[in-house]
Amino acid sequence: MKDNTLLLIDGNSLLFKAFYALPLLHTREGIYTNGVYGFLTMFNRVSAEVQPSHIVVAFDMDRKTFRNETYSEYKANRGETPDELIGQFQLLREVLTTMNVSYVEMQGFEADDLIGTLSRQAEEAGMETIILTGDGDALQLVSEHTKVYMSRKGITDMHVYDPQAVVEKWEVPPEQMIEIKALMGDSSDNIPGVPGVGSKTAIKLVKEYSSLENLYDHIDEISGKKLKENLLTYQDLAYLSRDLATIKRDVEIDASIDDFPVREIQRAELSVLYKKLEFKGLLASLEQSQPEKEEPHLPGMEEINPALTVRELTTATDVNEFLARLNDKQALAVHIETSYHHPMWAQGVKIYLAAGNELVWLDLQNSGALDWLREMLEDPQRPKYLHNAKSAQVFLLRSGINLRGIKGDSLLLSYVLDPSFQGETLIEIIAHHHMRLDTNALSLTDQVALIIPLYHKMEEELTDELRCLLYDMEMPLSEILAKMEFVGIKVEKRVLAQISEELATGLDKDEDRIYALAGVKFNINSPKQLAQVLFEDLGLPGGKKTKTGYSTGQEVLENLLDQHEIIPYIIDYRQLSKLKSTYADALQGLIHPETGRVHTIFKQALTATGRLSSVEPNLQNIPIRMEAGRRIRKAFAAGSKETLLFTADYSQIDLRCLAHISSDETLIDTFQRGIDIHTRTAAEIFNVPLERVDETLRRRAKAVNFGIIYGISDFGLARDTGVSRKEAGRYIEEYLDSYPGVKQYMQDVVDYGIKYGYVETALGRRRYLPDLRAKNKMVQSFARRMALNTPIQGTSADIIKLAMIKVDDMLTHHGLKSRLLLQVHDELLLEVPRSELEETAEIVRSCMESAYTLKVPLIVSMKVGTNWYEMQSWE
DNA sequence: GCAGTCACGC
DNA sequence: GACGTACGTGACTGCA
Repeated sequence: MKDNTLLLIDGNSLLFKAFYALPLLHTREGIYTNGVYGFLTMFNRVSAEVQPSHIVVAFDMDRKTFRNETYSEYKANRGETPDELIGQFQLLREVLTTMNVSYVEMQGFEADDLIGTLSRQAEEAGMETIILTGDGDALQLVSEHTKVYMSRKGITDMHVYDPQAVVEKWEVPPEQMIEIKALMGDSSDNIPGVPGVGSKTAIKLVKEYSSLENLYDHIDEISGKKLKENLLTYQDLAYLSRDLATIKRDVEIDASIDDFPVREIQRAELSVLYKKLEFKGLLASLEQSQPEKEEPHLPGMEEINPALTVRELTTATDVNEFLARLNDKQALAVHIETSYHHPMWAQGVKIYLAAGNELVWLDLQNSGALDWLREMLEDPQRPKYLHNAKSAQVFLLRSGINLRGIKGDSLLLSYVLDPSFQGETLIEIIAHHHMRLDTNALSLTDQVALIIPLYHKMEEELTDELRCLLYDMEMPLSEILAKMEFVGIKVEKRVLAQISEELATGLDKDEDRIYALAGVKFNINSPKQLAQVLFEDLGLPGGKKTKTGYSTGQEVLENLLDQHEIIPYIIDYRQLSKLKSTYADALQGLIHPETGRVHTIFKQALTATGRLSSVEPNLQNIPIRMEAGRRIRKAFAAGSKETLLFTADYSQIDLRCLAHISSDETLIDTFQRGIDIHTRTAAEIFNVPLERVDETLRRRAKAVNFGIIYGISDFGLARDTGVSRKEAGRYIEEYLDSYPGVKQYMQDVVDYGIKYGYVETALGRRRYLPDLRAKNKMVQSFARRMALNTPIQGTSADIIKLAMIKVDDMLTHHGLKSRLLLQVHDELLLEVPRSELEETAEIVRSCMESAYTLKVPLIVSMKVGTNWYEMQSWE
């Protein structure tokens, strides 16, 4: 702690800020907490950073605003200050009392005036002062010894303003902030200002004239007629505004800084309060912050399961003896510890088995260990519970062991309960389901012993629908994905190396031209350096964007195409560079030496919508649109001369799902009659006959359809189509008028989401969207788009998952060697012996088209080829 | 290590 | 008047 630093907090503005920045949260008991939570987060962060010796929080909840209303009256008159916020003032006082932080409720003058007066006292006493606030008023107090911490957006982006920072941001010294405030008529606070004067104009005027007095002395110099008129008409208001906005620094107060030393927090009481308010994170950091004190006791494993024994099995006899003692149907938790997260590349470390009070493990360095367990692992009658069974399954397949009898997977269970939960490790899931354990003290063996109890605990939360989703979809799929990962796909290193060389040649040429045209050598891969060259050295007009400086993204570059001949080379360089590093080069390193194939991991418990994702490598984003990139696909080949690659993709599956979910008659009619959906949409929204729809109209309509599916806004649509935002908004309106079923769906799904807190797919997969109830408009509208999009994307994800299960099942039952290799959202890729081509194609088509019955037909188109580049249509 | 930027897929 | 806008993965830079 520093011995002379004063932390002054504007309680009102900070609570307001937090309240509006965070989604409206309440505890199970119905206590609203988001404002208090945000306040404390900011408070803790700043006080940890500045380590003050004195703290004061100032409130003025019942002060009169300039409109001569108290907040309560203001609320009653305008309804703008919600009850949920008002209640949190009292709550915050309670928290501060428990924290032993002094707060002062102002009577007769404003909280700002206390802050002003105390900061003056502090300056005179030679103390450093830190003001923490949610609005900009206090910036006028910034000086050599006084800094302001202000949250700019949300509660995480805290900025420090010292005199220099104020000048950088506002272009005037701190003491002139007040003149800007006096002039600004359009700001949302309680200070009136001059109507028609926005922040830019105000700053410009103050930069030029410094003060109101000087401005009005030179009022004739103002060129804008309307501006001058307003300034003159509202001259009195400007001066009044300045008085109102000026923080008084000499009010009479009964207290002095010495009355507010930092005192010891009442930890026990605060901890109780945090628990009641469900502040888990704050509670954790409170408990962490006092290591020397006795830790609040969380039970470890020894108390949960005191009878648990842990031992190593070192011989086949040990193993047999252990297994023999189990009941016939006794479930086992199984966990394989590996040296690396990728099951195809990892070495085994240990395998753990837990049953009842016994936990045993075997050292996998011992090459015989897995053989001793083979029979048990492959026994479908022996129920097994795992966390991420797929990973264990792939690992075991490398030893020729086919893991069977998987009864439960805690990772998948957790995912169907709540796909938004971002946690893949067992320990994260245990902690998330707060089993009231000291998760820091859980060893890996403890975790394995917890798999079955955890599983049963989570299982209680399943609804019937989610249970089906887990046991009839995700778990069977997991086994199929395991096979797909294990099989991998053949990638020809030679082809990639060849492409890489060609790309390198192209890059060299581009590089030479770029350096020559720029006149300097620089790192073209560095957006920062590139921006320097383009917008400063070459003086090209810089489109703005990005936090760190000029944007050099593709869109910006394309707009500069006719401005300088260097641009096309940079665009080309970017493209080639991406292809070379991400695909041609990186992919080579992922070819497995033992198989000559790449083995992706399909993440089955990651996306919010139910889609899969693919990593190491990501095989769901191999280039296809641009020819240069598409050539990468030449390296993906069938595994042998006797086999071919075969793809089958759903046509417009997302829009078909939309037709189904919304029951929109026009949409259903379009698909039932097999009309091109984008053309039909164009005809509908542009009001032309089908045969008059040209390419441009169709392309725009396609973007609209795309936008509907992805739930983008008019802004996003405008960006994608190149029309104005207003125009894009009109397209959306026209669309909704043309497809009233869709419009109805949109209302219904959002209402449903608000009512129940989640939305769901046709198969009952849920996504929780608490932000639908957020007060913050932007947060809320984001959640609305999720609500619209998730049932559509999620249903199509569900359908292709069902199709994969059917396809795999049918291939097995027909004794075919054809096998699934990849899934790319709406496409399946298989490796097929030439001799099985016709049979497989028929199976794949029928399985996919009948995977799930919608109100519209599902259509699949198929292709075949020797590699993923040269694919011919099949039938 | 981490955030920011950019670019690839559906 | 600005905000900052589907779902993902990954390479790279530049800063700590």
